[in-house]
Amino acid sequence: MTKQQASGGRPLRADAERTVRTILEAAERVLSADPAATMEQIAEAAGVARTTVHRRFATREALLDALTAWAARQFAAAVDATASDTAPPLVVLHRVTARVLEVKIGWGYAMNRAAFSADPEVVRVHADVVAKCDRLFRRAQETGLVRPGVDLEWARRFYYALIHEATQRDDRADVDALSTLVVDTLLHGIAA
Amino acid sequence: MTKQQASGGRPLRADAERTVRTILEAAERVLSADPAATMEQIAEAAGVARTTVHRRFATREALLDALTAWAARQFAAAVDATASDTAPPLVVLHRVTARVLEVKIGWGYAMNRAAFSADPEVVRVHADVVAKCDRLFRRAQETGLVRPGVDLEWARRFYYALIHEATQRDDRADVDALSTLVVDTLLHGIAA
DNA sequence: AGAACTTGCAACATGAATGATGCAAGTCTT
DNA sequence: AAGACTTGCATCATTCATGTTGCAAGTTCT
Repeated sequence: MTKQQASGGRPLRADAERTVRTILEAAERVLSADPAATMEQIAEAAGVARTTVHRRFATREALLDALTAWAARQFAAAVDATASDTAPPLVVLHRVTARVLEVKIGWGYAMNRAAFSADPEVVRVHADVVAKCDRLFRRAQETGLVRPGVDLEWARRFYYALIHEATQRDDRADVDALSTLVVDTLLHGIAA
Repeated sequence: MTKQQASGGRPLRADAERTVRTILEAAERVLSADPAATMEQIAEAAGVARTTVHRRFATREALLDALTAWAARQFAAAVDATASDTAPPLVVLHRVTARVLEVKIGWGYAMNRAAFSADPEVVRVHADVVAKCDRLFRRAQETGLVRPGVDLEWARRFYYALIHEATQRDDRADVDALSTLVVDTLLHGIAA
C-alpha cells in the first residue's frame, strides 16, 4: 500500500485535508487532557475511524511529530506577525504576548512539545522564535525598560512560565486582560 | 499470595524497607526524565528485578500513588519546618523558598503529581501547604510587602512557577542563590 | 542456629495498543 | 458521468507492558 505522510506526499484532496486538520485539533484536545491517550481516543474525538488516523499518519510518532511541527509554525507565525525591531519594546511586548496567548490557549500541549522537539525543522523554527524573544529583551534592557544585570535567559524562561500560567487560568478573561497581567507581573512582580 | 502494599501492611524488614526507598528514588529519577517509562526501566534504575518492584507495589498505579504521597509528605514537612506566622514575611519567604527548592530539586516529578492528585491523603496535605502559602502572602500584603490589589491566587501560581523554573536550571548554583533569584523576581520582576 | 522473610530468575498469562489490509460505499474533481 | 480518491468497517497479526507464580539462594531477626 502507498502510505502517504500528511506532510511530504503529493497534495491531498480537499476532504482529506480537512480530515488531517480535524485529527490534529482532536489530538491537541485529547492529549492536553491526557498525554498518554490512545490513537483510538484521538480518532473518536475527531469523529473518524482509527484506521483513518493511521492512513494519514503512519505511526503514532508521526502524528505527534506532525502536531508538534504544526504548532511550532503557528507559534512562529504569531511571533512574526507581532514582533518588531523598531517599535517601543513595551508595546511589542504587549502585542506579542496577546497574540501568543491566543495560540497557546488552543495549542498548549503541542507548543510545549515543540519546545523540546528534536525534529530539525522544529528546532530551527523554535530557535528563531527564541532569538526574536532574546532580541526584544536585549532591546528592552538597552532602552532602560528592563533592569541592567538581569539574566536574559532567565527572563525568557520566566516569561514563558508566566504565559503558561496565564493559559491555565479557568478564569475566562479576554486575551488583552491576560496579557496585561502577564506583562505587569513580568516587569514589576508583586511587591509594593 | 499475600500482596503487601508498601504503605499499610505490617512493618517491613530492614532490607525490604531499603528496597522500597531505592525504588521510589529510582522512580523519581526515571519518571522525571520520561513520564511514560516502564516498570522495567524503573526496576533497572533501582538495581532490582522487575518482580521485586511488583512485590512491593501491587500495580503501577500503586507505585505512582506511593511516590506521590511520599513527595507530598516531604513537601509539607519542608514547609512546616520553615513557615512561621510571626517572623517577618520577607524572611519567611526566603527560608521557605530555599527549603522547598532543596526538596523539589530531588522530587520534582512526584511533587508536580501531588499537586493534581485525587488521593484524599495527598489532597489534605497539599491543601494544608496551599493554606500556609496563602496565609503568608496575605500577611505580606497586610505588611505592605506585597502591593495591594494583587490577586493572591495568581501570586501563588506565579510563585510555584518560579520555583519550578529555578529547579530546571542546569546552572548548579547553590540553593540560597536560587532562592534569592526566585524571591527577587517574584517581588520585583525584571523592570528597572 | 533456626525460622521467617526477601530477592532474583525463569516462565507464563493476559490485555491493550499499534499497525496492516481488503472491500464496499460515498465524495471530489474535471 | 467517469475515474480517482477517501472513508468506515471488519478482521487479523504483532508487539509490549503488566501482573503472577514457584523455587532456590541469600539475608535478617531472635
